[in-house]
Amino acid sequence: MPTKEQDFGEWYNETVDKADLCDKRYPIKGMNVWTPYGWKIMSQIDSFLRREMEATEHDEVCFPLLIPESEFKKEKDHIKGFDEEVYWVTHAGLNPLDIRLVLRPTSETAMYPMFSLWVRSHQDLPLKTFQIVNTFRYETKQTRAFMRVREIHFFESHTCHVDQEDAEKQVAEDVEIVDAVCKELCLPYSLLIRTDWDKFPGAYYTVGIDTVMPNGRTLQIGSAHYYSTNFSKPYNITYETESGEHVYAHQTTLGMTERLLGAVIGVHADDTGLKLPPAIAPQQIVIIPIFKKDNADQVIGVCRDVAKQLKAAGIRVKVDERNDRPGSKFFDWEIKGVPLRFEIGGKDIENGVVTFARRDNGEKGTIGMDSLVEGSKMVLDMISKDMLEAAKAKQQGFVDDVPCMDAVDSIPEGRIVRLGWCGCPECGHKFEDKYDIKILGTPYKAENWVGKCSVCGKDGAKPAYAARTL
RNA sequence: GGGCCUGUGGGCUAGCUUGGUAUACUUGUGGCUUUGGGAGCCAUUGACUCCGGUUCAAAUCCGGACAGGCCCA
Repeated sequence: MPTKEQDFGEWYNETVDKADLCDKRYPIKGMNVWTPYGWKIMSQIDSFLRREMEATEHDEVCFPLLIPESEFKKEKDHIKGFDEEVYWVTHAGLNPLDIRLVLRPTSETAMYPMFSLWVRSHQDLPLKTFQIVNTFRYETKQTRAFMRVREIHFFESHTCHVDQEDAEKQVAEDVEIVDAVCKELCLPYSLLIRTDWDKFPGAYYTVGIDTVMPNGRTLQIGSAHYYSTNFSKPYNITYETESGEHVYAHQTTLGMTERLLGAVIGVHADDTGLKLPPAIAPQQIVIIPIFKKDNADQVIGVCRDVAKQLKAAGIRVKVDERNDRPGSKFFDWEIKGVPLRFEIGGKDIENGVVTFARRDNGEKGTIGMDSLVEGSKMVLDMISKDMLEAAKAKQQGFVDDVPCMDAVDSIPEGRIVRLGWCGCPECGHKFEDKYDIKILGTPYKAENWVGKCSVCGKDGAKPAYAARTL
């Protein structure tokens, strides 16, 4: 098997395969089958999204998969961005449809005709909704499990507001939501306002959420958008103000996908297999009984008892009672990324402890039987914190500064650069073309850095980040 | 959009040039045995992508379809 350092692509595929997260044998490219293990992890991630949505008073909805062509084409930038990659439903049985239907690539054009009916008064605002559904995009590039697929497990929140100020507050709230979710996944990320030529089709501006893969390429794991009235105008989403005027609503969206899982694999896993953050691991602790012929019943009994106590405390735990040797079980669960392993054998029972081994850093130790629950929770918390810190430290090492473009001939593969950018498209394109790299954007949260534009040399430039993307 | 390559048990693979009985490993199943880092032994299930052509005979040669991979715009 190729290592993480040598060949990221191969390594990633093998890791996904060995951990049994999805079955790629389904006969449509880019449409994989979620296996029970993969789906459990994804559902756990979804549960954090739902938790955050509830905390911020978004309501869950579920819109139809099919969108009539007439609605789909109402916003012209949006359609321009997507019409190369939508799936069409053109027939019903043997008869061609009068109005063709698209499989949603995202749900703006499904939801907004309804929002136009739902939003009537300023009292209806803000309208805050979300859904977790599958969307479809005909990817032409090489597909990759969880990262570039044609049927996407998709979270999208859609909101309507009275004005720009309230809508931008929503974007700020979205950023907090992203932060809470990424914390559970132990994922470092950056928030960058995308360039005008790279923003979401139809958006006023887009905040891209990126994380860094071990090969130094960035992966977008989500995006928040302020739409202004770009959609409310063509879809006629208006409300009546207190003074009786009818004005267009300002809208936002936040989108995240199964790429969150792809990012977890890419960022945390190693050459032995997956490393799951405790928050999303289907089993947080796996207990391996280690016994001899004469004490098998006793050891298994203790294991089950330990599991019972942990379960009662809300920890997801499993006793591996398979008729197999311990070493073989260790390998199995390491591939699957279980964050914490307990070994319980005759020696441990004698000493009144369980032996543990951490998946993230391999550390071993013991927890006293008398402090089993507290001890286990403490170790799981430590794993979570350490995984985030380790990932952060690693990602910071990828960034270089490019103070002046004339002094730098090329940007090596696997590096991310910070440049000064006056903000004009000419300089941006010039930079992208020279280095064959993409400007990811300028920081959403202002950085204390003002200087010269790395391209034209003008003063007052802001920092921008550029990278090659996965 | 243009080009190149590949389809053999669940997985990986030999065989294809030169047509004739399909190979190894792994996995699965049953049994014996075993358990502090991938144990061993015995038995056993399981495949030539599809359609057509050439031929006495096709996994092998030819054509097409479908599926997948790679490269270039």
